[in-house]
Amino acid sequence: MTGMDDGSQTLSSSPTLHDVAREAGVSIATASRALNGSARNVRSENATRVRAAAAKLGYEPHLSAQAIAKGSTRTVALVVRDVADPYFSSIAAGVGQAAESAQLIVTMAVADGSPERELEIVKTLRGQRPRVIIVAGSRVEGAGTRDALVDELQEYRTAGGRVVMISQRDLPFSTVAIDNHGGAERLARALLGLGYRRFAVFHAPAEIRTSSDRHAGFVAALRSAGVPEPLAIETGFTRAGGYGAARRLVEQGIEGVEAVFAVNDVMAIGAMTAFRDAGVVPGVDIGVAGFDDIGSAVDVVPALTSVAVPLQEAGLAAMRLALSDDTGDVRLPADVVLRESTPRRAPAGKRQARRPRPGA
Amino acid sequence: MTGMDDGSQTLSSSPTLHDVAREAGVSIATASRALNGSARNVRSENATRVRAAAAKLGYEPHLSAQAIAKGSTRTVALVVRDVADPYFSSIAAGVGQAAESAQLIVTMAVADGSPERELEIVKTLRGQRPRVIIVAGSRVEGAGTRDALVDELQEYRTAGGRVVMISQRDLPFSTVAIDNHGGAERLARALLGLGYRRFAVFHAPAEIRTSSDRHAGFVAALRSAGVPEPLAIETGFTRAGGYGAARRLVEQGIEGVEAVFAVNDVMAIGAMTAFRDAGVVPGVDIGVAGFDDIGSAVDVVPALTSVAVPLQEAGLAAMRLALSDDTGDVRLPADVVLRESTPRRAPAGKRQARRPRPGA
DNA sequence: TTGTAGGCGTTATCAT
DNA sequence: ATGATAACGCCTACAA
Repeated sequence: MTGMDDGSQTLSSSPTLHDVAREAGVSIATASRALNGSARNVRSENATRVRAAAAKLGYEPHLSAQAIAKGSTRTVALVVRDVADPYFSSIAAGVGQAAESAQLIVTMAVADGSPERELEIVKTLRGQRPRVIIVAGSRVEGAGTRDALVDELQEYRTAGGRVVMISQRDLPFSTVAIDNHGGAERLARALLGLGYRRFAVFHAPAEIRTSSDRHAGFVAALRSAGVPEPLAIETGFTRAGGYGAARRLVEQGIEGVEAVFAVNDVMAIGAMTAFRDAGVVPGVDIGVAGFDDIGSAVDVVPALTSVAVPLQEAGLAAMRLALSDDTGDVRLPADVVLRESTPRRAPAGKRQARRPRPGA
Repeated sequence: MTGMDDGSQTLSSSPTLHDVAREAGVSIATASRALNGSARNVRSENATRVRAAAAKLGYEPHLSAQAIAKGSTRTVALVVRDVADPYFSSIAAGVGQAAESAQLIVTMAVADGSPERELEIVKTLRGQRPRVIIVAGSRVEGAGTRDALVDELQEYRTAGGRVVMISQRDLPFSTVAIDNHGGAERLARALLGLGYRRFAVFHAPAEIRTSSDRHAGFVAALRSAGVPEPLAIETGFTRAGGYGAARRLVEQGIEGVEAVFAVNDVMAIGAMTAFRDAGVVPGVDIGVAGFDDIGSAVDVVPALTSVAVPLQEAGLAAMRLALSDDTGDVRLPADVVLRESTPRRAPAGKRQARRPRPGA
């Protein structure tokens, strides 16, 4: 199929439309029309010859050339904080799926937690002239780079691009908002309903809006219920962060706390392992709840109480928003899912009797 | 910063080098040199003015235009089967990291298990004229699309592109190979050493090389040890697949099997949950082992015995291979990690006494 | 040091 | 229906 080289091709370079046209014995314009033809205005005999020539030569149109000739690309740019995190990879999966059915190519950049890096990425991405830029999990709170980011994105938009933020409300762009505050409130109320009163919260640094929103929602619900302020422990927004926070909590004495709320599931899962390693049994000695309801929440023991966020749907919604021309926001629900990691607490009287474990 | 529009820009279009040059009062060539300068041959005063103009206008060079002018891009294309799978997202993280330090942009496509789709993706990708194409977790065994894929990739390579396969030996391209066969053999031997003799294997359809290699390695080691042929159960290469296989196994009677080997961790973890749901306690009633050693292997209870594969390193290695001009393959180790999901089996005499669980 | 002009691979306009 | 030819945005000899 690749054989029978007639020496017409430049060494080490892809065949061009020119080559195809020559091979088919037609003009370059006809070749273009036959391959990509906006209309049916090519004699079918010629069309066939052109297609045959293209196949023989292994021709693929140069997307960059098309982009500059047509003045637009078929690209969507996605920036995430960390691909390896299930939160973002689920979003990415959604975006990818929507992009596929819209015949769009997705280019993906990893911001890795640095706002400077994020800004630089958006600049580079702008050079791609994508149809859409989707920013997921930005950490722009307070940072001086925030305004620069907004500027950059705004210029991109005035140049005709669409920008959609995921889970980053209050920036002047279309956003797919996740009900972080409300979800955390409902979680708090659910835990109160199960009999928990004294909490610790494992949260990330305040610049991460997702974290601070969830934290705030949780605390708000607690306050309006009149229970004691929860103990707040700041740590990384990762599994390791959750593990470390749990360790610290155990070291500084865990007596006062009945349950911990980690602002996302990977943290909660790391925390559960840390507790277990320290001889504190999650779901028995301490309640644990997370947020996101990632897949592995049900595979962990005890199964993790969480707040379900339709992550993949968020990616799909972002693309839908970008492709449609209405500029409204989308708000995604966040529903509490109670599981074994937060069993109903026995009433105070009986609690003492059940607490001590054989080995302790 | 964006204000003070002097009306010079075309509506709904990014500023071009032309605009910058005009704004700075120099020729377009000088502007190009000042911004992207191959040499230091621009009067510093002019250089400053050009940069100022670029900043004022929010200019970003059109990457497609640069690509076509220079004849090369700064893009690496990555194709994976499923981003949401930790196996692939870890690889993607490695690729992304290496790409960042090489100042390369990564575009990512999801093949979603269909060989046809994979082929089509590679074609489209070729149109991007990326410097590198990395294919991870291809399923080309036996399929007729295999030759077409190879053809496509080969044409890309003769056009000057670099192609690297991850975990797909025996295709005529540079490969980052994971020692699937050897790792599975060592796992089998380790389990034999722990006293297990009767196994079930949960594996994916044979076209998935990763699965069949692991399966084959496991069986080979068993055979040369003279233990009974394991029960093979075919299922999906996903968590759901593992869950389903475990269910089926329980239904058809689990008595004969002492341990199951699932060809990857997500399957193993799904299987553990299914066993638990059916009242069969993993690590007590049945041993469970996986492959990959994904992060959550240690967060699950009992912690999962697995074979550690340096996934992120695989992504890095692939980029290294692509960027260097030596064409050799890289072989990554796969080391057994024994954990609580496969405890040492008590000798036959005592086994009976320990087996029955209180509740059973 | 700077500007002019030609070219990169396509598409699109305009004659033919 | 087809073929010149002028863009598209940028880079880079070559000339000044």
